[in-house]
Amino acid sequence: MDVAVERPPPVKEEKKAESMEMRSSPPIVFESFPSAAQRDSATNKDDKLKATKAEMGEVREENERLKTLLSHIVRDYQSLQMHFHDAVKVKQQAAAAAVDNQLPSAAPAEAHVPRATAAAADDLVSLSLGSGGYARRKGAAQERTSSSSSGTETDQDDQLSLGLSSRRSNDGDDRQVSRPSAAPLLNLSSDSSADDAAEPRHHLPAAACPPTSSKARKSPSAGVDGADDEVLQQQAKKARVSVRVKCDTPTMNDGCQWRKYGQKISKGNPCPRAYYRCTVAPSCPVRKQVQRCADDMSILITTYEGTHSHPLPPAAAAMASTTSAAASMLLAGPSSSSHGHHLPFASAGLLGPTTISTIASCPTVTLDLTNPHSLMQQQYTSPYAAAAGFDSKALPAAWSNGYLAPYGGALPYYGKSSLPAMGQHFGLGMATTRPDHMYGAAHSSSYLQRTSSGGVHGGVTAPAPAVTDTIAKAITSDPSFQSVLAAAITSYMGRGAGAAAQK
DNA sequence: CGCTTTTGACCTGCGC
DNA sequence: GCGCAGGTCAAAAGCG
Repeated sequence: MDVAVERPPPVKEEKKAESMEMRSSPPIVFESFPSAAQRDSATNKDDKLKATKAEMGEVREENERLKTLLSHIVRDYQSLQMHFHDAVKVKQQAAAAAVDNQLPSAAPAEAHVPRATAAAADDLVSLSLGSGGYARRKGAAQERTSSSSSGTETDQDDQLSLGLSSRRSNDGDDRQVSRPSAAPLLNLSSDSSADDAAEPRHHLPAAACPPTSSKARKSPSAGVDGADDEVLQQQAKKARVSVRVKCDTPTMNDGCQWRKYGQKISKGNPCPRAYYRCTVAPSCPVRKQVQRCADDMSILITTYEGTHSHPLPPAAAAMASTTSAAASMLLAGPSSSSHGHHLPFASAGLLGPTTISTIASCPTVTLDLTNPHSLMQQQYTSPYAAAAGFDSKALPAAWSNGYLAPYGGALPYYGKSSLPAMGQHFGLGMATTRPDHMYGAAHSSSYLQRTSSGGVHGGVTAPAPAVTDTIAKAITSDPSFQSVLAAAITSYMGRGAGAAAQK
């Protein structure tokens, strides 16, 4: 956002350094030349005073600037909220009109979500942005009416809530569903990040920490919970999130540490499929499959399975939220989707190339990032998108190392100190456009940020018109934003897909 | 020396 | 029950 962009930290640091220099120099002078120092002591004090006053003035000015900016942001946010609400309504109506024509019957695998899920718009997962407390989900209660599952479902809801708020809540309560306006709404991967290690997650989906290895499956379940665990594990094992990106490298850097444990030639694809296991923690059940697309070798398909059972590196937190969501949808799905489930964003065209696959009763959410500009072209043309090229190595940059590196914590961190900034980003960036831009923005940021990922490239430097410029600035200036947004999108997809897969 | 990758064998699930 | 395909294991090789 502008705050981050316009403020020139380096300059300020220089100023600070200068003042420090001023303050620190006298003693040196004093020791070397006592008499001269005595003479200058008075003037030094005056200088210090002046410097301090000047500094205060600057701070005051900056404060005013920030205030103005904040008011703009608030206005923008409110505008965005209204736009978003309207847009969702419109899309819902449009989707409802298409219900009868596009029943999800025998929907082919990899069917595009907008098609498959457009039918149902009643189950809306709203994206709560900022402090407005915008109603998060419209159909949550309805979904649960048919639910016979455990409380995990509500917890899943919690996890999937996305809020970008500038407000803070001291409420340590985990239940965020009931208070969508609470600040730390962005809890996409609370199940998979820092608090994972803290306590065993019985409330979480199978996916929480399910040993998905065959060994674990084979081992006789001990205790009463054995059967349940087994079921959960099986479910978790089926939970998959697939990401399609154009990538020249053998695998995309998602922030996690992986070890290859197998490779197979799968039918219908000359390219071998590689199997990786998360090695961040020895017992981590998360695995991923990497395979090149048969049709387009430049496309890398990475399928994630399971949820990390350990604290994650910040860079991997976003990805964890995705796998977590995929896992959670398995539990949420059977009980909530007998009548079909939907991806509101997808059906509303917000997610564009989101796809759902139900191959072999294995719900797979596919995030297609190979053609991310479609929506952007519809909404607006971003020179950044063009500059970025949306090309290879453009793995969801949110997952690459470095973006989140500056942030010391795992994902829950986003719900705290970094949220205000994100809320501002959102408010400013989104308010100037239509909500539909979310997808495009997310993508543009993803592909933009790759340019600075891994320290290989520099930042985005291309000039841009006001709106896109602002958005790009906002996104590129806050690395956490885009990773969070990517995670949010995929999480929502996972949520919807889980239900849709049951159709 | 420890970790990762490779690769053939084995296991499992599913369809016929 | 059989065959196929996907997934996993584990020993050997490679690498830093």
